[in-house]
Amino acid sequence: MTQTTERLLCRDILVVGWNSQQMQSGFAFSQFAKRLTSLADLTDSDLQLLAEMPAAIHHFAPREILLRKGDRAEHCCVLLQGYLCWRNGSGRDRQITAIHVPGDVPDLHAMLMPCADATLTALGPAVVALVPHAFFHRIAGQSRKMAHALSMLSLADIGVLRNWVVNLGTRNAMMRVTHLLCEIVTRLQAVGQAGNHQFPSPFTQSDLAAACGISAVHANRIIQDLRRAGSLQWRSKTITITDWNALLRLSGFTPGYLQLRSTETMGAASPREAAAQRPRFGDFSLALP
Amino acid sequence: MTQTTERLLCRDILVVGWNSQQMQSGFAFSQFAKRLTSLADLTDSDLQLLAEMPAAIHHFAPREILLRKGDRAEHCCVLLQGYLCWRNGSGRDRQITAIHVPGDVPDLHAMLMPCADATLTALGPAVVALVPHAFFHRIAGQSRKMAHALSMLSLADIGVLRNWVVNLGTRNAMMRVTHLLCEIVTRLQAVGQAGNHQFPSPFTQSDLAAACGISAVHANRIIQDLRRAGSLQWRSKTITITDWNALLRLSGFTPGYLQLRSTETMGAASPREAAAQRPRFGDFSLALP
DNA sequence: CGTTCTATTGACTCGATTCAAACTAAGTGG
DNA sequence: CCACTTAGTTTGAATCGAGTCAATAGAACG
Repeated sequence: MTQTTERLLCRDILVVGWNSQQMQSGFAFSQFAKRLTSLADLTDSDLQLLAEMPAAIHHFAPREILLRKGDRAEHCCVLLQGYLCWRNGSGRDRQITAIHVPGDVPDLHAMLMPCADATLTALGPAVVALVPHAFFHRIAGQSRKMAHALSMLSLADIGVLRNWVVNLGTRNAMMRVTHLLCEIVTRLQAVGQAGNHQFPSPFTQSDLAAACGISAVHANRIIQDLRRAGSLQWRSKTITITDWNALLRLSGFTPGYLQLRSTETMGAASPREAAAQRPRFGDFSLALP
Repeated sequence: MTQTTERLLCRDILVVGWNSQQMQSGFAFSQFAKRLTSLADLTDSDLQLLAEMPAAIHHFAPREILLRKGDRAEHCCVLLQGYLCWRNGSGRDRQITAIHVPGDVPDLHAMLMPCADATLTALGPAVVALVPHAFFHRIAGQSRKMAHALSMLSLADIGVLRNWVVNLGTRNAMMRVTHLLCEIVTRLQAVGQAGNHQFPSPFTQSDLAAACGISAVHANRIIQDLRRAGSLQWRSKTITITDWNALLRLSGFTPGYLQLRSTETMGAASPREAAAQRPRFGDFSLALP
């Protein structure tokens, strides 16, 4: 697969061009905004800061490596389309420690720890905007709320990781798989995707197994059980959850740990209402002079 | 167990009083400084900021709860002595998702996400300094390096969590237990403890099991295997690693993910040398106006 | 000195892995 | 467009690590 690169500003994507390539990116840029909004209360002027985001758009092939263990980068990967994952250890079936969906910035923490301690790879084809650390640095300085939102984006991973530990430590294979599926759907919905419980699944069953800490064979058997029970369809790189309640019941999934301001679909809902429900606290950023 | 509370400044502990109670705290306060130094390069004037730390010293009994899921606090828990752990889920053997050693601040991230998503409990008796969020806020503002160190302290947990996912996802019971022991020893050494591979172990075998995602019975069998092999002693709430190399071999432990600036014991070593080896990068803080 | 945790041991069961083979889908190049 | 290759999925059988249950022994604590 050819790797194309374009350097442009998000403003350009949004305002100027609308060819298919840029439309795609423009759509995904709004997912990044949605993702930030799902974590923190941002005003329109805060979001306006994102328009100046210098983005070098990269396309990655399935399994392509974005960041190798030990690499140090000057920019972060804003995921626009597809999935990325962190892989730890060596060997073919090394553990997947995190899966990222559009709107995420998997290596945002690299701004403080520039030396990657794992490998970031594409799960299926992925579109990524490379954004210099300096840009986030700058907009964090221009807006307290933006600084807070970016910190949340980085810290939200802690909640997810903690939950993965619970998943691997206490649940059996069926619960692990269904729980992961529920999490992915919920996170996609937070950026306005998978509204009908349907989403692209370019990953293999081995990938699923590597994320759930089970063997590929066993993952396959679980998937088939779910298919036979009518809870799930997985055809032509697309998963459709046909019985969401069954999945919730099987997995014991509760979305609280994702830190989303609204546990409902963020897509169409009003963020303002969600913000009102949650107790406010003073704008604060972790390391803020 | 009685719960005593004293309100004082670290300066007072360090400079003024030296009764047994305060000596204990003074010693442990230095561990907090060591912990920060283990993660980032700090000058003496940076560390001087810590002298003004307002600390309400609390003593907690084994299994006592410091922070319940859903609680929101105004201060962070600086662990001075003993161990704390995050527990997720319900039931007696709910998963332990993190173990903290002296010098850690398990809930530092609560400054940005004040609503706890898990339960923080004491593993054995613990001494904790409650420090207002505002204090960290302030010293982060006074020193870039301190801001960076505090951010690192918070982000270091991500590396540890990622490794726990690997531990639970890919390793068998023997590797999980030995890996956890190696991690604890290494983290204790980073604050000048366990220099001889010996450390207090007030936790039960059930706690160990809950952290490793195995049953208490199986944890017991693993410990006995290690004892019989002469790799380990566990008597009167003290663990002594009698064959460190065996544990390293069994677990495949490598300390890189702990983000310690020196993989050697930090206790007596010169932090300045370690800093020189590591490539420097501009002082930066995640969300810094 | 009894009560209550914690540690230990054995027997049985079961979920999950491993190995191996067959089958399907997806490319790739002549 | 088909033959060939490769990657991924599916299936069965044998095995094993780990869980569960239950009972006992020991330690800690009031």
